[in-house]
Parts: sequence; structure tokens; C-alpha cells
Amino acid sequence: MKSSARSRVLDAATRLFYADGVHTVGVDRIIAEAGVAKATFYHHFRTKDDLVAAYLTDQCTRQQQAAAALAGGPPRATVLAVYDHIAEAGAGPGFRGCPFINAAAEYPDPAHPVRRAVGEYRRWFRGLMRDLLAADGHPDPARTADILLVLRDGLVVGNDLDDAGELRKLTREAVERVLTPRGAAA
Amino acid sequence: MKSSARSRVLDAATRLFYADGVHTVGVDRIIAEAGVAKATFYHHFRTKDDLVAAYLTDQCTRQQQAAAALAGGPPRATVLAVYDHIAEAGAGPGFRGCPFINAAAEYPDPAHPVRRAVGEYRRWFRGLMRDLLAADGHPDPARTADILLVLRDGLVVGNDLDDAGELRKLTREAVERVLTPRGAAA
DNA sequence: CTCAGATTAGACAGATCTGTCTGGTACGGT
DNA sequence: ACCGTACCAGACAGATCTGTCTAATCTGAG
Repeated sequence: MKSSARSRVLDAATRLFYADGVHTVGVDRIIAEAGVAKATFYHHFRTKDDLVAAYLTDQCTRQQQAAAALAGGPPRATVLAVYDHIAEAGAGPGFRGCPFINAAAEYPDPAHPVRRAVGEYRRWFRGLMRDLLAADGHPDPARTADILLVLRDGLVVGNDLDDAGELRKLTREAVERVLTPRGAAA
Repeated sequence: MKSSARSRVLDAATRLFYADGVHTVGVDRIIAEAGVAKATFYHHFRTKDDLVAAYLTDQCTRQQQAAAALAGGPPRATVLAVYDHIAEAGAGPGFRGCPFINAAAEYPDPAHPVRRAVGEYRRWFRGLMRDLLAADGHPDPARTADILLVLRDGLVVGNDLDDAGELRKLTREAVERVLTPRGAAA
């Protein structure tokens, strides 16, 4: 075990930050949940904000791994699988929206490391969609990828704030509408 | 002047909450900005959370007024005008996303008054879209209104986190794609 | 074995937070 | 003239926050 204390802290922080928000969760609560001394916490993370940024970059790599696990089939199927996954996760228990969007709501400064981590995730997702659409021969991959990101954001927000079960039923329809350029035949 | 102190507090709170988030803005800062004594603050608002809820319900009525100002023409034109307005506001200076989504990120409990205020806004917006689509003779108003709400959320989030100027260019296209049911001719 | 680094519990400083309270001033209706 | 209400300035209590520090213990590599 290279550094189990650090990962215990990151695990606890992930759980608490996602469930309750960043500013409402104090360092004391994190170290209590992680079973770690305060000095150990500040040994691994210079400040609390460093931990928040680490939390987000960790979430980013996890999402990337999840997306990689969904790939393998034809590109269009991968796109649909990603949004099926969003709909499923959004209806699951403990869903609290998007960790990046939620964190960004608490960090107004676009230059802050937390916001930079958010931007990194978004660039990755947009690029992934663009590449998949291009591989699928979509006539307008860049534009459509942008709209797909908009759709993703709306879905994760809606799955948190509205009835996720209802949203789940029309996710596929929404994706297909977005994938179809106006004036183009199906 | 019925109660100028109260509105000064609400104005200051609106500005600060929206720009910096709810939990980061303290009561002391609000009353300083509003030029109001602390006792006056607690005379008008029982707790800080009451003020947060008041902030959101106020935002809701303002959005309703803004929407009413956009109406008047044919229903479909009103829908498009609403999204044009979203794109414009999102590209304006000081845009920080959706006050409701941002506040919800800081209030996990769905039963909390703040979250209830958020839900009220969302029900209104969804109903407005549904009615407009129905009046326009859209074949699937309820479903499409749900997707329009998803689109709205994605747009306001994207206008905050990404390049709002770029998003503005494709907002109209996104709306039109969403308005077009799959398998239907334009 | 030895020694450096990781970890522990917890006190501590200094700031900030919400909400209460005191005490006094200004004003408007009756 | 009187009284209730709004408003003011600011102290205060009690909790909580981040980050530092002490001092001791555990552990693993050389």
C-alpha cells in the first residue's frame, strides 16, 4: 500500500463533496470520515482547495475509464451507450448531478485550479464526441459535438433536479434529435 | 418607500449570491453592501436561508416577467425568442450560469425551501414550453417541452463554463433539432 | 539496527460565520 | 403628544473553519 491514507482521504472527500457540496464540508469532517490525522491530511494536500482539484481530476479519469469501457463497438453505438449510461446513473440512488458543474457553481473564478479541472473534463468530453461522430461519418461533427455536450449538461442537471425516471424514457429520443441536423433526411 | 431596507438587502444578496455563490457570501458582507444594520436584516429575514429562498423566488418572477415581455407573437416565435434571449444573456458580462442550478448545487436536500423554489421555477418553465408547443400544434408538446428544459439547462451551463460566443452561434440550430421529432419531416 | 518519513491525537491561533442583544434614533399614524 | 415600527451601530456568544504545531509512535529501506 503506497499511501493508503491519501486515498482514504480522497475517497471520503469524494463522497462528501459530491453528496453535500464543497464549501459545506470541512476538513475536520473529511479526516474524521477517512480516519486520518489532520497533519496527515496536510501532508498530502497543501490546502483544501488542492484536495478539491484532486477530487475533480480523479473524477475526470474515472469518467474516461468508464467511457473507454463503453467503447469497442461502432462509433455511433458508443455515443448512444454513453448517453444510456448517463440516463442510468442519473436514475440511480445518491445521484446528485455533475460533480464538475456543482463544483464550478462554488468557484466563480475561471482561473482557479478547480475551474481549470472542470474545463479539462469538458474539453475531453467534447473531443470524444467529435471524434466518434467523425468516425461515424456525421456531416457536422464539431457542431454536433458541442450540442451533445449541451445535452449532456442538461441531462445530468435534470436527473438531479427533476424526475430522473421520466427523463430516462426520453433520453434516447433527445440524443437522436440532436444527432439529426436540420433539413437532413434520416 | 414601503421598505427600502428590505429591497436593498435583497438587491445586494442577489448580486453577491449570483456572482460568488451562496455559502461563500456571509450576512456581514450583505449588510455592508446593502448599507443596512444587522438587526434590520434579521428583522426582514428570519434566517439567511430565508433570504436565499427569497432571492430565488424573486429571480423566478423576474424570469417570468422577461418571458412575458418576449411573448405576443406566434407561439413558435416565442419559443425561439426565449432561446435567443438565453443565448444573448449568456454571452453578456457577469454571466455566471443559472441562479437556480447554482443554488441547488449548494443545497442537496430536495425538501429544503431553496430546492422547492428551484422546483417551482422549473415547473413553470416546462409548463410554458408545453403550452407554447401545444398552441403551435406540435405533435408531442409534453415530451418536447421536457427536452427543451434539458436544452435550456445545458445552454446556461455551457454559457458559463465554455465559450458563450461559440455557443450562441449554434443555439438556434440546437433548438430546431430538438423541436423536430425523429422520423418526422420538417 | 538505524534513521527518515509517514502517521497519530489533539491543542492552538486567527479568522469568520450566524444569530442575538443592547441601546438609541427617526418617523408616521392616530 | 404618543406609540409602535423601522432603522441604526456595534458588541457579543457560540460555533466552525482552515491551517500550524507539538510530541509521540509506527514502519520500511538501506
